[in-house]
Amino acid sequence: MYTYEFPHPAVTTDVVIFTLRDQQLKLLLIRRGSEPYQGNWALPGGFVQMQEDLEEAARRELEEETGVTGVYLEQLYTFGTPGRDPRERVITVAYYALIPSERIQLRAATDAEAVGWFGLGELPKLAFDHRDIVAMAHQRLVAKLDYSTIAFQFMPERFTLSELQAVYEIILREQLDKRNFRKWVLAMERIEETGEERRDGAHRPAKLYRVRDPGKVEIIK
Amino acid sequence: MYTYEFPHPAVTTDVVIFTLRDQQLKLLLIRRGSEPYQGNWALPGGFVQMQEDLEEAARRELEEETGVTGVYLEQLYTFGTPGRDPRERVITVAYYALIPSERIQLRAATDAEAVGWFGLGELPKLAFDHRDIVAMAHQRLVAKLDYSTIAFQFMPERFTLSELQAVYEIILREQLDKRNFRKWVLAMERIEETGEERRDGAHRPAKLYRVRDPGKVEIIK
DNA sequence: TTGACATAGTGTAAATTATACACTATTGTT
DNA sequence: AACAATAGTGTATAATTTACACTATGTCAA
Repeated sequence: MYTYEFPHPAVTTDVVIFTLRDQQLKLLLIRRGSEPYQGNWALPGGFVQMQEDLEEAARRELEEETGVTGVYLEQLYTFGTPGRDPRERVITVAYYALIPSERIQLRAATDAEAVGWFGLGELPKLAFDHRDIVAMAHQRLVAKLDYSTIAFQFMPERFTLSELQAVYEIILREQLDKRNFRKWVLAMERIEETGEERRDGAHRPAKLYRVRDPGKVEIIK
Repeated sequence: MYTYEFPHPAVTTDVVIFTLRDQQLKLLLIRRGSEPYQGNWALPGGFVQMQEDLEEAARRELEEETGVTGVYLEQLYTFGTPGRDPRERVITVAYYALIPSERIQLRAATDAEAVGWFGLGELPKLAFDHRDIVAMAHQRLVAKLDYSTIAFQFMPERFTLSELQAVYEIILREQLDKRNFRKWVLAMERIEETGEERRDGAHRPAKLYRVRDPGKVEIIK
């Protein structure tokens, strides 16, 4: 038991985990095995340990649920309205993570809870205020596409320009002009040719590119 | 005494309070009256009460220290590295506030602690990791100047375009072209003429403007 | 009353950036 | 050899941003 002179809230981190799969932006949810909201889907997350940093806690939760490490993770917002958890006052520092499509499903979920990827348009009822957290994360992601290199975090080590364009198109939900997109993305000088090409089908092979400074997300212009 | 099955961190809100004074961007600090960091300057802030929302806590602290209410307040970031407070694990949800120059010093500080306004270039040693918090708030403010109407939050009810330009120049630390600035700021259609003018000195009087939707900060373009 | 001074207010041309738009290149398959 | 499929490329126009200097209108003092 731990005692304090003044009441203390519980602090958790929740992580909105985005990936691109089946030409859709998807996020990872887990089904809750216990009350409250038992049986509901929720964002992976949990209590911050006393000796760990907030981002560290988010990364730990992320790894426990997906086995994925070393991905892009950014603090989103802190949610702390009283009553958002019926048990006790819980303040949640929300993060969002971007996972390259290749790297999902490296490990089955540890906790034997059900885990699933859901398209943003087909989300189930979510526990707590997780719908709000998801909405904010999605909004942030879309906004950052415009003025940062965040989209590169979805890309595998080597990729074609068409694949990169598809990432933007899926997230922005709009078609982009191929020539203008290429001009724009190359002008920022954050990706470079590998010298290799990929041939896959009865058509001209595509040049492969790599991100100059993977891991780093920069503000552009 | 309050007891929990698992250890809980303490949660505080700290507020970076910006204003413009003497042609400088200044922020409000209080001198700590007790350990740790006794005698050091620090951001105003304090523990979140169990029944209040996070922003509510920040507003309460803000009012207790400055008497100012109803100003623009935005969540900045949550700082929670273990050891940032030597007493116990403290997680701080940092906010920043913008106060129109007119409205400062409405009330003396309640707590008999010393209170002072400091220019960003002349900050004293700060307690805890408050220097980092200030740096991030400043960076955010400068960035938001470009793509939001946040600067209007510094303006009094009626102001001249020259005064508005001065606000941008002070925060950005660069001179702006008068004609281009006016074109730009009027084109966003968020301020309007009041029809009045202000005469102050041996020169042509200036038209007075007001913000169309005060309180609201919008993303522009 | 008039001239000096101080700040307010205004427009245009050039450069840069963003947009619209369609055909050629290269490969595998039949 | 023709076809199908995706990769790759340039130019003209529009929109936006930047650079830049003079006129307007008031107060004050001689």
